[in-house]
Amino acid sequence: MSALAEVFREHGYEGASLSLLSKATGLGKGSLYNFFPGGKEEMMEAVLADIDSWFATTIFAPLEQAQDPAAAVTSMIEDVTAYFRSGRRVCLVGCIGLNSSGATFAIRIRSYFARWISALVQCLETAGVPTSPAEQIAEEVVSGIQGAIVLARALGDDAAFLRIIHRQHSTLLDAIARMPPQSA
Amino acid sequence: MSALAEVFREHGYEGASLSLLSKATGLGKGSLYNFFPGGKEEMMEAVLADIDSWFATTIFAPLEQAQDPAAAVTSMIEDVTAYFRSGRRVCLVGCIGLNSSGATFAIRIRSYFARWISALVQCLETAGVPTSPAEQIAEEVVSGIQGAIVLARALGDDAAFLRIIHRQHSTLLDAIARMPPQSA
DNA sequence: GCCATCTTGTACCGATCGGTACAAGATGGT
DNA sequence: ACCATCTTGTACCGATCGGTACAAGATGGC
Repeated sequence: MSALAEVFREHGYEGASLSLLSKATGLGKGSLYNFFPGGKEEMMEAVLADIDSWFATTIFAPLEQAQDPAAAVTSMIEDVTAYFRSGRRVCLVGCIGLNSSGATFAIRIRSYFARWISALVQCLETAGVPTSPAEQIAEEVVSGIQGAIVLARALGDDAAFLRIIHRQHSTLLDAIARMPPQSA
Repeated sequence: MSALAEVFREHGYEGASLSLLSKATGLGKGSLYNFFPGGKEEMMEAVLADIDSWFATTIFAPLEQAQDPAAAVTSMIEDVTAYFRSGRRVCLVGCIGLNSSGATFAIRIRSYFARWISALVQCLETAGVPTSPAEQIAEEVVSGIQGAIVLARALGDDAAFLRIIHRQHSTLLDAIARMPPQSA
């Protein structure tokens, strides 16, 4: 399963040929089509669903139910840094959304980013940050992470990813720290 | 020429088939291979060179030779917003760098971003911003633009692109305004 | 008008694409 | 042990891939 994801990540949807997918999974085409009768499209859909659920439990839910907002955003930053391997690993959802092959998965892509932003907003609001700046900051951070991936990949420079992500982290902590502690 | 670029932008390198390229340009395969004997790779190389030169004259050079840094960054923001069509249009250089097909063009991709950042640093330094924060800000802004494209595309929301870019603009102007005006 | 050069369309190449058919091999309930 | 079901590999399908060959058609210097 994660082998499929890695092929799509590295080669994109069009570039991920069945032979690559077959080789990466160690399964023959027969097996692949047994599990995914819908072919490549269904494989991608399954991979996206897998990613979605991983983010939902690891990233989104903790943010949404955070008791300690500062700790929640710190742990998000850590998880994201580990997940994207400091920018060496690409965000499949963001990637697919860029070219026309992603039109098929538009709803899923949109909801992935929408929920990420809304989870972050919710976390900031828990910390007492008013809605309007919270929305701005959340949007900026999620966008900033995607930008960091693009730039780090292009420059082949992991350190750049870490620097940018660190700055997003500071932005979040500053916003939280500025607010009077709320007793939920 | 720009027709080729648009196909690569929209479908990626792998997804841009010769039939698509042929249809987009109105030229037959024979003509295409007459101009680009190296095939698809040479076409992409030419497109990247074209983009590179456009950015060099329109974006990079004005930043590097800016007399009025504030005006220079403002005009950069305007040009970039127009060029990327408020996030509807994708950054081909950033895109290609994400998946493995971009390995062939790694040097060109790297130098595109490196020069963009260095041009921005130079502009900020002209305004009297010390090197260290200038590098941080430049990196953040270039990365932020890429992130804005990814997010706006994913959400199908031009307004998000404009909001994020506006914030990057403010960051640049703030950094410049904080410094005592320098007489070059 | 003539000829060399440049440009174009069409036909074609082997390879690979995504996808199907199907028979042989595992698997597990009884 | 038996049989139905699930799983797998292989062979194969038409379509399209990137790329080539080449002859007919434009073009322009002279």
